Amino acid sequence: MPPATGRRRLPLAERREEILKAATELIAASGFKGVTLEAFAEACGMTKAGLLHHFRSRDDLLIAVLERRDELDLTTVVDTLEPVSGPAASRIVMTRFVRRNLGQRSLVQLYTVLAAEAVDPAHPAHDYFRTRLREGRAMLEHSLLSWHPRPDLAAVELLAFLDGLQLNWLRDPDIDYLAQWQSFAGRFFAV
Amino acid sequence: MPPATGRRRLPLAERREEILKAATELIAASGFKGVTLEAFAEACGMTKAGLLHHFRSRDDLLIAVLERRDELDLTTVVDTLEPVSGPAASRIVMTRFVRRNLGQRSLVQLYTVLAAEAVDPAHPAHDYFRTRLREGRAMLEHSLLSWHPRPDLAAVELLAFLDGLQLNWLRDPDIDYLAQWQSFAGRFFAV
DNA sequence: ACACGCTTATCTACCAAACGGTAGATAAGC
DNA sequence: GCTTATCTACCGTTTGGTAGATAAGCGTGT
Repeated sequence: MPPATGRRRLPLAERREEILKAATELIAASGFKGVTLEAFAEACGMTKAGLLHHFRSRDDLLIAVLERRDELDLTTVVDTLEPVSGPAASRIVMTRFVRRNLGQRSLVQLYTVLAAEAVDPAHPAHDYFRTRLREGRAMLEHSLLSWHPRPDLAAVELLAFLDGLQLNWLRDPDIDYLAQWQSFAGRFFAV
Repeated sequence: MPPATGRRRLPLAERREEILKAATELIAASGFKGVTLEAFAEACGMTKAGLLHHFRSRDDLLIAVLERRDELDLTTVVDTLEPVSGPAASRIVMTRFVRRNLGQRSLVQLYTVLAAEAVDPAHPAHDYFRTRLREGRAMLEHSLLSWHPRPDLAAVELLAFLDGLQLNWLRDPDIDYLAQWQSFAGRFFAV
Protein backbone atom coordinates (compact mmCIF):
# COMPACT_ATOMS: atom_id res chain seq x y z
CA MET A 1 0.00 0.00 0.00
CA PRO A 2 1.42 3.36 -1.08
CA PRO A 3 1.69 6.16 1.48
CA ALA A 4 -1.47 8.23 1.77
CA THR A 5 0.49 11.42 1.24
CA GLY A 6 3.01 12.45 -1.43
CA ARG A 7 2.86 11.69 -5.12
CA ARG A 8 1.43 8.54 -6.57
CA ARG A 9 2.73 7.30 -9.88
CA LEU A 10 0.55 5.05 -12.00
CA PRO A 11 1.10 3.34 -15.34
CA LEU A 12 -0.28 5.32 -18.27
CA ALA A 13 -3.35 3.27 -19.09
CA GLU A 14 -4.37 2.85 -15.50
CA ARG A 15 -4.20 6.55 -14.70
CA ARG A 16 -6.06 7.42 -17.87
CA GLU A 17 -8.86 5.12 -16.85
CA GLU A 18 -8.99 6.62 -13.38
CA ILE A 19 -9.17 10.14 -14.76
CA LEU A 20 -11.92 9.22 -17.20
CA LYS A 21 -13.96 7.61 -14.48
CA ALA A 22 -13.66 10.59 -12.14
CA ALA A 23 -14.33 13.05 -14.95
CA THR A 24 -17.45 11.13 -15.93
CA GLU A 25 -18.90 11.53 -12.48
CA LEU A 26 -18.03 15.20 -12.24
CA ILE A 27 -19.52 16.06 -15.61
CA ALA A 28 -22.61 14.09 -14.71
CA ALA A 29 -23.00 16.18 -11.58
CA SER A 30 -22.38 19.66 -12.95
CA GLY A 31 -22.13 19.51 -16.71
CA PHE A 32 -18.94 20.15 -18.62
CA LYS A 33 -19.01 23.93 -18.34
CA GLY A 34 -19.46 23.51 -14.61
CA VAL A 35 -16.21 21.69 -13.89
CA THR A 36 -12.78 23.29 -13.99
CA LEU A 37 -9.61 21.65 -15.10
CA GLU A 38 -8.34 21.78 -11.55
CA ALA A 39 -11.48 20.11 -10.23
CA PHE A 40 -10.98 17.24 -12.68
CA ALA A 41 -7.40 16.85 -11.50
CA GLU A 42 -8.15 17.14 -7.82
CA ALA A 43 -10.87 14.50 -8.07
CA CYS A 44 -8.21 11.88 -8.71
CA GLY A 45 -5.63 13.36 -6.43
CA MET A 46 -3.35 15.15 -8.83
CA THR A 47 -2.65 18.61 -10.23
CA LYS A 48 -3.77 20.31 -13.43
CA ALA A 49 -0.37 19.85 -14.99
CA GLY A 50 -0.36 16.19 -14.11
CA LEU A 51 -3.70 15.67 -15.77
CA LEU A 52 -2.65 17.57 -18.87
CA HIS A 53 0.13 15.08 -19.29
CA HIS A 54 -2.57 12.56 -20.22
CA PHE A 55 -4.99 14.81 -22.12
CA ARG A 56 -3.82 17.66 -24.26
CA SER A 57 -6.57 20.02 -23.17
CA ARG A 58 -9.79 20.20 -21.24
CA ASP A 59 -11.89 19.76 -24.39
CA ASP A 60 -9.75 16.78 -25.24
CA LEU A 61 -10.69 15.19 -21.94
CA LEU A 62 -14.37 15.65 -22.68
CA ILE A 63 -14.35 13.82 -25.98
CA ALA A 64 -12.20 11.11 -24.42
CA VAL A 65 -14.87 10.64 -21.76
CA LEU A 66 -17.57 10.36 -24.39
CA GLU A 67 -15.65 7.96 -26.57
CA ARG A 68 -14.85 5.78 -23.59
CA ARG A 69 -18.55 5.63 -22.69
CA ASP A 70 -19.46 4.65 -26.22
CA GLU A 71 -16.88 1.92 -26.10
CA LEU A 72 -18.30 0.45 -22.90
CA ASP A 73 -21.91 0.86 -24.01
CA LEU A 74 -21.24 -0.80 -27.31
CA THR A 75 -19.96 -4.00 -25.76
CA THR A 76 -23.07 -4.13 -23.58
CA VAL A 77 -25.46 -3.50 -26.43
CA VAL A 78 -23.83 -6.01 -28.71
CA ASP A 79 -24.30 -8.66 -26.06
CA THR A 80 -28.01 -8.01 -25.95
CA LEU A 81 -28.57 -8.02 -29.68
CA GLU A 82 -31.31 -10.42 -30.73
CA PRO A 83 -32.29 -11.62 -34.16
CA VAL A 84 -36.02 -11.74 -33.46
CA SER A 85 -38.30 -8.82 -34.25
CA GLY A 86 -41.80 -7.54 -33.59
CA PRO A 87 -43.32 -5.42 -30.85
CA ALA A 88 -42.81 -7.93 -28.03
CA ALA A 89 -39.13 -8.36 -28.83
CA SER A 90 -38.58 -4.61 -29.19
CA ARG A 91 -40.23 -4.03 -25.87
CA ILE A 92 -38.04 -6.57 -24.15
CA VAL A 93 -34.87 -5.04 -25.56
CA MET A 94 -35.90 -1.52 -24.60
CA THR A 95 -36.97 -2.61 -21.14
CA ARG A 96 -33.57 -4.14 -20.62
CA PHE A 97 -32.06 -0.83 -21.65
CA VAL A 98 -34.24 1.03 -19.16
CA ARG A 99 -33.31 -1.37 -16.37
CA ARG A 100 -29.65 -0.82 -17.08
CA ASN A 101 -30.06 2.95 -16.89
CA LEU A 102 -31.88 2.56 -13.63
CA GLY A 103 -28.71 1.25 -12.05
CA GLN A 104 -26.44 3.90 -13.54
CA ARG A 105 -27.92 7.12 -12.40
CA SER A 106 -24.80 9.21 -12.69
CA LEU A 107 -24.18 7.97 -16.21
CA VAL A 108 -27.67 8.85 -17.29
CA GLN A 109 -27.06 12.23 -15.81
CA LEU A 110 -23.85 12.61 -17.76
CA TYR A 111 -25.61 12.12 -21.06
CA THR A 112 -28.73 14.04 -20.18
CA VAL A 113 -27.01 17.12 -18.81
CA LEU A 114 -24.34 17.12 -21.45
CA ALA A 115 -26.72 16.56 -24.36
CA ALA A 116 -28.81 19.53 -23.32
CA GLU A 117 -25.75 21.69 -22.81
CA ALA A 118 -24.50 20.66 -26.24
CA VAL A 119 -27.56 22.01 -28.01
CA ASP A 120 -25.40 25.08 -28.40
CA PRO A 121 -23.49 24.73 -31.70
CA ALA A 122 -20.43 26.26 -30.06
CA HIS A 123 -20.23 23.48 -27.47
CA PRO A 124 -17.23 21.16 -27.92
CA ALA A 125 -19.49 18.10 -27.86
CA HIS A 126 -22.12 19.48 -30.21
CA ASP A 127 -21.12 17.50 -33.26
CA TYR A 128 -20.57 14.38 -31.22
CA PHE A 129 -24.15 14.36 -30.00
CA ARG A 130 -25.57 15.39 -33.33
CA THR A 131 -24.18 12.40 -35.20
CA ARG A 132 -24.57 10.02 -32.29
CA LEU A 133 -28.27 10.72 -31.85
CA ARG A 134 -28.89 10.54 -35.56
CA GLU A 135 -27.33 7.09 -35.66
CA GLY A 136 -29.28 5.94 -32.64
CA ARG A 137 -32.53 7.07 -34.16
CA ALA A 138 -31.78 5.34 -37.44
CA MET A 139 -31.02 2.09 -35.65
CA LEU A 140 -34.21 2.23 -33.66
CA GLU A 141 -36.25 3.15 -36.71
CA HIS A 142 -34.83 0.17 -38.50
CA SER A 143 -35.83 -2.19 -35.72
CA LEU A 144 -39.39 -0.83 -35.72
CA LEU A 145 -39.69 -1.16 -39.47
CA SER A 146 -41.12 -4.66 -39.47
CA TRP A 147 -44.20 -4.02 -37.42
CA HIS A 148 -44.87 -0.34 -36.74
CA PRO A 149 -47.00 1.64 -39.21
CA ARG A 150 -44.93 4.82 -38.76
CA PRO A 151 -41.41 3.83 -37.71
CA ASP A 152 -40.09 7.34 -38.28
CA LEU A 153 -42.56 9.00 -35.93
CA ALA A 154 -42.33 6.14 -33.48
CA ALA A 155 -38.55 6.23 -33.22
CA VAL A 156 -38.50 9.92 -32.39
CA GLU A 157 -41.38 9.47 -29.97
CA LEU A 158 -39.73 6.67 -28.08
CA LEU A 159 -36.39 8.41 -27.80
CA ALA A 160 -38.04 11.67 -26.82
CA PHE A 161 -39.99 10.00 -24.07
CA LEU A 162 -36.92 8.30 -22.70
CA ASP A 163 -34.92 11.53 -22.79
CA GLY A 164 -37.67 13.38 -21.00
CA LEU A 165 -38.24 10.65 -18.46
CA GLN A 166 -34.56 10.56 -17.64
CA LEU A 167 -34.45 14.32 -17.24
CA ASN A 168 -37.44 14.30 -14.90
CA TRP A 169 -36.09 11.36 -12.99
CA LEU A 170 -32.88 13.27 -12.39
CA ARG A 171 -34.80 16.26 -11.17
CA ASP A 172 -36.98 14.17 -8.90
CA PRO A 173 -35.55 10.80 -7.83
CA ASP A 174 -38.90 9.84 -6.32
CA ILE A 175 -40.24 9.25 -9.81
CA ASP A 176 -40.66 5.53 -10.47
CA TYR A 177 -38.59 5.26 -13.62
CA LEU A 178 -39.52 1.66 -14.36
CA ALA A 179 -43.25 2.04 -13.71
CA GLN A 180 -43.33 5.12 -15.92
CA TRP A 181 -41.64 3.20 -18.68
CA GLN A 182 -44.04 0.27 -18.44
CA SER A 183 -46.99 2.63 -18.51
CA PHE A 184 -45.73 4.23 -21.69
CA ALA A 185 -44.65 0.96 -23.25
CA GLY A 186 -48.00 -0.65 -22.59
CA ARG A 187 -49.59 1.71 -25.07
CA PHE A 188 -46.63 2.17 -27.38
CA PHE A 189 -46.15 -1.52 -28.10
CA ALA A 190 -49.84 -2.37 -28.24
CA VAL A 191 -50.80 -3.85 -31.58
CA MET B 1 -34.10 59.76 -33.03
CA PRO B 2 -31.09 59.52 -30.76
CA PRO B 3 -27.61 59.47 -32.28
CA ALA B 4 -26.40 55.99 -33.19
CA THR B 5 -23.20 56.48 -31.25
CA GLY B 6 -22.53 57.65 -27.70
CA ARG B 7 -24.49 56.74 -24.62
CA ARG B 8 -28.19 56.11 -24.61
CA ARG B 9 -30.14 56.80 -21.47
CA LEU B 10 -33.43 55.01 -20.95
CA PRO B 11 -36.01 55.15 -18.18
CA LEU B 12 -35.56 52.43 -15.60
CA ALA B 13 -38.45 50.12 -16.48
CA GLU B 14 -37.79 50.34 -20.20
CA ARG B 15 -34.12 49.44 -19.91
CA ARG B 16 -34.87 46.60 -17.54
CA GLU B 17 -37.26 45.15 -20.05
CA GLU B 18 -34.74 45.47 -22.84
CA ILE B 19 -32.07 43.73 -20.80
CA LEU B 20 -34.38 40.89 -19.83
CA LYS B 21 -35.38 40.33 -23.43
CA ALA B 22 -31.81 40.23 -24.67
CA ALA B 23 -30.69 38.02 -21.79
CA THR B 24 -33.50 35.60 -22.51
CA GLU B 25 -32.29 35.09 -26.05
CA LEU B 26 -28.67 34.69 -25.05
CA ILE B 27 -29.41 32.14 -22.35
CA ALA B 28 -31.62 30.25 -24.75
CA ALA B 29 -28.74 30.04 -27.19
CA SER B 30 -25.90 29.07 -24.88
CA GLY B 31 -27.26 28.33 -21.43
CA PHE B 32 -26.59 30.51 -18.41
CA LYS B 33 -23.10 29.25 -17.76
CA GLY B 34 -22.28 29.97 -21.39
CA VAL B 35 -22.92 33.72 -21.31
CA THR B 36 -20.70 36.24 -19.57
CA LEU B 37 -21.86 39.37 -17.83
CA GLU B 38 -20.21 41.44 -20.50
CA ALA B 39 -22.01 39.54 -23.23
CA PHE B 40 -25.33 40.28 -21.59
CA ALA B 41 -24.44 43.96 -21.42
CA GLU B 42 -23.08 44.21 -24.92
CA ALA B 43 -26.20 42.58 -26.34
CA CYS B 44 -28.18 45.67 -25.42
CA GLY B 45 -25.43 48.14 -26.18
CA MET B 46 -24.09 48.92 -22.75
CA THR B 47 -21.27 48.00 -20.38
CA LYS B 48 -21.13 45.54 -17.50
CA ALA B 49 -21.25 48.33 -14.98
CA GLY B 50 -24.27 49.83 -16.66
CA LEU B 51 -26.11 46.54 -16.51
CA LEU B 52 -25.20 45.98 -12.89
CA HIS B 53 -26.94 49.23 -12.11
CA HIS B 54 -30.20 47.39 -12.88
CA PHE B 55 -29.37 43.95 -11.51
CA ARG B 56 -27.24 43.44 -8.45
CA SER B 57 -25.38 40.45 -9.85
CA ARG B 58 -25.31 38.01 -12.72
CA ASP B 59 -27.30 35.43 -10.78
CA ASP B 60 -29.80 38.13 -9.96
CA LEU B 61 -30.31 38.70 -13.66
CA LEU B 62 -31.02 35.03 -14.21
CA ILE B 63 -33.80 34.77 -11.70
CA ALA B 64 -35.23 38.05 -12.99
CA VAL B 65 -35.36 36.51 -16.47
CA LEU B 66 -37.15 33.45 -15.16
CA GLU B 67 -39.64 35.40 -13.11
CA ARG B 68 -40.39 37.66 -16.05
CA ARG B 69 -41.08 34.62 -18.23
CA ASP B 70 -43.40 33.17 -15.64
CA GLU B 71 -45.25 36.44 -15.50
CA LEU B 72 -45.78 36.51 -19.25
CA ASP B 73 -46.65 32.83 -19.44
CA LEU B 74 -49.14 33.11 -16.65
CA THR B 75 -51.21 35.75 -18.40
CA THR B 76 -51.31 33.56 -21.51
CA VAL B 77 -52.30 30.45 -19.62
CA VAL B 78 -54.98 32.19 -17.61
CA ASP B 79 -56.60 33.33 -20.83
CA THR B 80 -56.86 29.78 -22.07
CA LEU B 81 -58.27 28.30 -18.87
CA GLU B 82 -61.43 26.32 -19.44
CA PRO B 83 -63.91 24.93 -16.95
CA VAL B 84 -64.67 21.78 -18.90
CA SER B 85 -62.82 18.54 -18.25
CA GLY B 86 -62.31 15.09 -19.74
CA PRO B 87 -59.78 13.68 -22.19
CA ALA B 88 -60.96 15.69 -25.17
CA ALA B 89 -60.75 18.97 -23.30
CA SER B 90 -57.35 18.15 -21.84
CA ARG B 91 -56.06 17.29 -25.26
CA ILE B 92 -57.26 20.56 -26.70
CA VAL B 93 -55.60 22.57 -23.96
CA MET B 94 -52.32 20.72 -24.29
CA THR B 95 -52.35 20.99 -28.05
CA ARG B 96 -52.79 24.72 -27.75
CA PHE B 97 -49.77 24.73 -25.46
CA VAL B 98 -47.73 22.77 -27.99
CA ARG B 99 -48.73 25.12 -30.79
CA ARG B 100 -47.61 28.08 -28.76
CA ASN B 101 -44.22 26.52 -28.12
CA LEU B 102 -43.87 25.81 -31.80
CA GLY B 103 -43.78 29.53 -32.46
CA GLN B 104 -41.34 30.34 -29.66
CA ARG B 105 -38.36 28.23 -30.40
CA SER B 106 -35.82 30.29 -28.52
CA LEU B 107 -38.01 30.36 -25.45
CA VAL B 108 -38.42 26.63 -25.47
CA GLN B 109 -34.68 26.45 -25.73
CA LEU B 110 -34.26 28.73 -22.75
CA TYR B 111 -36.26 26.46 -20.51
CA THR B 112 -34.95 23.21 -21.90
CA VAL B 113 -31.28 24.08 -21.75
CA LEU B 114 -31.56 25.82 -18.44
CA ALA B 115 -33.66 23.13 -16.80
CA ALA B 116 -31.10 20.49 -17.68
CA GLU B 117 -28.24 22.68 -16.54
CA ALA B 118 -30.08 23.30 -13.27
CA VAL B 119 -30.18 19.61 -12.41
CA ASP B 120 -27.02 20.44 -10.52
CA PRO B 121 -28.03 21.45 -6.97
CA ALA B 122 -25.35 24.13 -7.01
CA HIS B 123 -26.93 25.89 -9.97
CA PRO B 124 -28.46 29.27 -9.11
CA ALA B 125 -31.75 28.27 -10.71
CA HIS B 126 -31.94 24.80 -9.17
CA ASP B 127 -34.56 25.63 -6.55
CA TYR B 128 -36.56 27.68 -8.99
CA PHE B 129 -37.01 24.76 -11.35
CA ARG B 130 -37.57 22.28 -8.57
CA THR B 131 -40.59 24.06 -7.18
CA ARG B 132 -41.84 25.21 -10.54
CA LEU B 133 -41.92 21.73 -12.03
CA ARG B 134 -43.52 20.30 -8.93
CA GLU B 135 -46.30 22.84 -9.18
CA GLY B 136 -46.79 22.21 -12.88
CA ARG B 137 -47.04 18.50 -12.33
CA ALA B 138 -49.56 18.93 -9.53
CA MET B 139 -51.72 21.14 -11.71
CA LEU B 140 -51.66 18.69 -14.58
CA GLU B 141 -52.35 15.76 -12.30
CA HIS B 142 -55.35 17.61 -10.93
CA SER B 143 -56.77 18.18 -14.38
CA LEU B 144 -56.37 14.49 -15.26
CA LEU B 145 -58.02 13.38 -12.07
CA SER B 146 -61.54 13.24 -13.44
CA TRP B 147 -60.99 10.73 -16.20
CA HIS B 148 -57.55 9.08 -16.11
CA PRO B 149 -57.12 5.85 -14.13
CA ARG B 150 -53.59 6.80 -12.99
CA PRO B 151 -53.30 10.59 -12.99
CA ASP B 152 -49.99 10.49 -11.13
CA LEU B 153 -48.26 8.29 -13.67
CA ALA B 154 -49.94 10.07 -16.53
CA ALA B 155 -48.89 13.53 -15.44
CA VAL B 156 -45.23 12.58 -15.24
CA GLU B 157 -45.48 10.72 -18.51
CA LEU B 158 -47.01 13.63 -20.38
CA LEU B 159 -44.53 16.16 -19.04
CA ALA B 160 -41.61 13.83 -19.66
CA PHE B 161 -42.63 13.30 -23.25
CA LEU B 162 -43.00 17.01 -23.87
CA ASP B 163 -39.62 17.73 -22.28
CA GLY B 164 -37.97 15.07 -24.37
CA LEU B 165 -39.70 16.11 -27.55
CA GLN B 166 -38.63 19.69 -27.05
CA LEU B 167 -35.06 18.64 -26.43
CA ASN B 168 -34.97 16.52 -29.57
CA TRP B 169 -36.69 19.21 -31.59
CA LEU B 170 -33.98 21.65 -30.53
CA ARG B 171 -31.29 19.21 -31.57
CA ASP B 172 -32.93 18.51 -34.89
CA PRO B 173 -35.29 21.18 -36.20
CA ASP B 174 -36.44 18.85 -38.97
CA ILE B 175 -38.49 16.95 -36.42
CA ASP B 176 -42.19 17.62 -36.90
CA TYR B 177 -43.02 18.80 -33.42
CA LEU B 178 -46.77 18.97 -33.99
CA ALA B 179 -47.08 15.60 -35.76
CA GLN B 180 -45.07 13.95 -32.99
CA TRP B 181 -47.36 15.41 -30.41
CA GLN B 182 -50.50 14.29 -32.20
CA SER B 183 -49.08 10.80 -32.55
CA PHE B 184 -48.42 10.60 -28.84
CA ALA B 185 -51.67 12.28 -27.87
CA GLY B 186 -53.69 9.93 -30.05
CA ARG B 187 -52.78 7.08 -27.74
CA PHE B 188 -52.46 9.03 -24.53
CA PHE B 189 -55.95 10.50 -24.64
CA ALA B 190 -57.64 7.37 -25.99
CA VAL B 191 -60.38 6.15 -23.68
C1' DA C 1 -37.04 79.78 -25.99
C1' DC C 2 -33.31 79.11 -23.26
C1' DA C 3 -30.29 78.33 -19.55
C1' DC C 4 -29.54 76.24 -15.24
C1' DG C 5 -29.40 72.41 -11.99
C1' DC C 6 -30.78 68.12 -10.12
C1' DT C 7 -31.31 63.19 -10.49
C1' DT C 8 -29.48 59.04 -11.88
C1' DA C 9 -28.45 56.07 -15.86
C1' DT C 10 -24.29 55.03 -17.82
C1' DC C 11 -19.31 55.00 -18.42
C1' DT C 12 -14.14 54.54 -17.58
C1' DA C 13 -10.76 52.46 -14.87
C1' DC C 14 -9.62 49.23 -11.92
C1' DC C 15 -9.32 44.89 -8.99
C1' DA C 16 -8.92 40.18 -7.07
C1' DA C 17 -9.94 35.68 -8.18
C1' DA C 18 -10.27 31.88 -11.28
C1' DC C 19 -9.37 30.03 -15.52
C1' DG C 20 -6.74 27.02 -19.17
C1' DG C 21 -2.32 26.13 -20.29
C1' DT C 22 3.20 26.03 -20.43
C1' DA C 23 8.20 25.29 -18.95
C1' DG C 24 11.21 23.22 -16.43
C1' DA C 25 12.35 20.84 -12.06
C1' DT C 26 11.61 16.43 -9.35
C1' DA C 27 10.98 11.82 -8.02
C1' DA C 28 8.64 7.04 -8.45
C1' DG C 29 9.19 2.63 -10.11
C1' DC C 30 11.03 -0.85 -13.05
C1' DG D 1 20.09 4.88 -13.60
C1' DC D 2 16.81 5.70 -16.97
C1' DT D 3 12.26 6.73 -18.26
C1' DT D 4 8.47 9.49 -17.66
C1' DA D 5 4.54 10.46 -14.58
C1' DT D 6 3.89 14.11 -11.70
C1' DC D 7 4.81 18.53 -9.45
C1' DT D 8 5.96 23.57 -8.57
C1' DA D 9 5.85 27.96 -10.34
C1' DC D 10 4.38 30.92 -13.50
C1' DC D 11 1.81 33.43 -17.40
C1' DG D 12 -1.85 35.78 -20.02
C1' DT D 13 -6.68 36.04 -20.30
C1' DT D 14 -11.22 36.27 -18.73
C1' DT D 15 -14.36 36.62 -15.21
C1' DG D 16 -17.78 38.96 -11.85
C1' DG D 17 -17.88 42.96 -9.41
C1' DT D 18 -16.65 47.93 -7.37
C1' DA D 19 -15.58 53.11 -7.00
C1' DG D 20 -15.89 57.18 -8.65
C1' DA D 21 -16.32 60.25 -12.74
C1' DT D 22 -19.53 61.83 -16.51
C1' DA D 23 -23.46 63.20 -18.95
C1' DA D 24 -28.44 62.52 -20.59
C1' DG D 25 -32.83 63.97 -19.86
C1' DC D 26 -36.28 66.30 -17.33
C1' DG D 27 -38.27 70.11 -14.64
C1' DT D 28 -38.19 74.75 -13.49
C1' DG D 29 -37.70 79.83 -13.60
C1' DT D 30 -37.19 83.71 -16.33
